[in-house]
Amino acid sequence: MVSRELAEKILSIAEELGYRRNPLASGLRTRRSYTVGVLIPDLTNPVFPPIVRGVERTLAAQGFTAVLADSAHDEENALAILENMSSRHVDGVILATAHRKDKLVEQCVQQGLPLVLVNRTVDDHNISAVINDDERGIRLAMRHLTSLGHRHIGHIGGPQTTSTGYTRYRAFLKTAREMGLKVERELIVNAKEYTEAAGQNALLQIIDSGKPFTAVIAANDMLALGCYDALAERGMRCPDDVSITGFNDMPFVDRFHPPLTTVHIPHHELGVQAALMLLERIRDPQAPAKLLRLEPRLIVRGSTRALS
Amino acid sequence: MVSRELAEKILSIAEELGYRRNPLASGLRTRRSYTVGVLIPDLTNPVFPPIVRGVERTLAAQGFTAVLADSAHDEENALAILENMSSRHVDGVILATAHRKDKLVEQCVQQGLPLVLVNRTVDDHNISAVINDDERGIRLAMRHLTSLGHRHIGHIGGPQTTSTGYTRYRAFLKTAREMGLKVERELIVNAKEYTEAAGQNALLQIIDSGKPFTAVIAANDMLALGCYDALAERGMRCPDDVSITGFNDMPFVDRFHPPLTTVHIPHHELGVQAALMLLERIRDPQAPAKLLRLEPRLIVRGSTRALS
DNA sequence: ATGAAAGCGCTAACAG
DNA sequence: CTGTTAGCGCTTTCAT
Repeated sequence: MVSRELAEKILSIAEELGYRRNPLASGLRTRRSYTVGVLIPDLTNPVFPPIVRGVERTLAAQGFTAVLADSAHDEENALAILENMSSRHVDGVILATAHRKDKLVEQCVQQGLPLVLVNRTVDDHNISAVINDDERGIRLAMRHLTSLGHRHIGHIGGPQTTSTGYTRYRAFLKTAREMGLKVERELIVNAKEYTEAAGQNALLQIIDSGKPFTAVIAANDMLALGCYDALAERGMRCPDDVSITGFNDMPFVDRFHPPLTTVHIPHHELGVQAALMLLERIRDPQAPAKLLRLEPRLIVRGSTRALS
Repeated sequence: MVSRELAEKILSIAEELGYRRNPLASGLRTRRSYTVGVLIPDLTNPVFPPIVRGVERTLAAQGFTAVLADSAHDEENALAILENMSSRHVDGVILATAHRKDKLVEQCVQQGLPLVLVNRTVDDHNISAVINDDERGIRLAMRHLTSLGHRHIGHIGGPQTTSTGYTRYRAFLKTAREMGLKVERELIVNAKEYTEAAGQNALLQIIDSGKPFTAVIAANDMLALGCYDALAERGMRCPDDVSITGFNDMPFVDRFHPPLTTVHIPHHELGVQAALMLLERIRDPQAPAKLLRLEPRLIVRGSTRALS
């Protein structure tokens, strides 16, 4: 045969002459599209863009192309999108939409479609996922607040149907006990959605219970923002009257009033690692599922203060 | 032949039986992939997610799939991405990366690839685009400030290599003249990038020129944010000492301190219309280029105040 | 009007 | 080891 050198030369000359191989045709033959589906519940939520960016850039670096879709939080939508992606023979899928029990995930395993979850995971441990270490995050927030002297700490939990909401809630309970705090049920309310309004309602409910508290750990930044609103509505002040912590470290939370103390999640890295893991999975679909938990860190800003 | 009714029945039964047509194969034959490339300079910039979402959702509604890529503001990157997209036979491309003179755009027209620009456009009027009416936006801001009694108004312009930066700058000049304001050169500085730091430097330069002013129109929200920083650095206050307006109405600017008065751009609609326009263009590639300018509106918040 | 056949561009399997 | 051929799943064209 010809030398590698010559082969390369021929290929490059061919390309200079304007030849480009047709990935559709080659995919038709090889059943490989070098394409990956990325499904997001809401691109407008600022945690997802850095994830998508991480995914897309590392995919591109390996010659893969990202097909993006936004399910708008709608499962019907998501199912249709997944169907479409699989009919287009994506080589694998990255889902950021997971609920603890998830039809989409079932669908994928049933079809044998390589799959990696990002940001959230499912209860089923047999699915590969790249997530944040939420227990660690809650512990960081808790330790920060207790070191500031807070003893009566509330929790605005996220939707318990998501791994993040559930894990953070469980971690709150566990950590509180470990630290010898009395867990006060009136100070814990789980929001139905990760929205500002839901956070506001939840904290209002806690305030109106009459049970005294000096700090609140919110399961995410949007909920924390709602807490700001609730405090304002009841004439209370943050951090003077109550300290608040968030989770995610979305863009601009440092410009809030007060700047939000929150748990930073390495979203971009989440995306990078998810893409890498999926590529691995595509190459070896039989390999056992992996769970990668990235380390969060606490960003202390103005919404928390020592008890005077 | 058979009736339409029967035909549909057969098709639906076939699908129930598990048949799905293979778009790769059909695309190979028809040279249509029902796929559209979407190129974004930086997904992390909050103006783009709603655009992408609008694009993706309306594309999906018409059976098209969005291939997303993030060029990270790098033209080399962008060229490679475009090359990859065209080798994958996307039916068209939506570019949000345009500069007034743009290699990518040239590349597309040269290849005869249907193309629609979104958010920004190029100087060449023969390219279809969906953008904001920037002149209108500046006029709204200007009128607001003058109605508040401001006469000495500065401008932090955006990069003049982008249509947004250039158009807003020209509109500032034009509107100022129309309203009988003296255009004071010391009060106009064009930033090199749409970043907070660039905005800060620009306003610092204006402040340090010594020329008195009571209001500033920034060419976008990030620049406006930089203005906040510059004022703080010089011990001045917004809106007490100087009023500031932004452009874009990014998420959370209402939570800034003070909440930012800004020109709202219908980003989601920009995306929807761009997708629609591209679909049209794909169906009729010979049709003349269209320019669609969507109406902005002014959102008055706390960063502007009447001159006392 | 219906059905058979050719071919999109590529790669895998097959002779030479 | 090299060169040829068949066929991936579809659409379109051409006979019937």
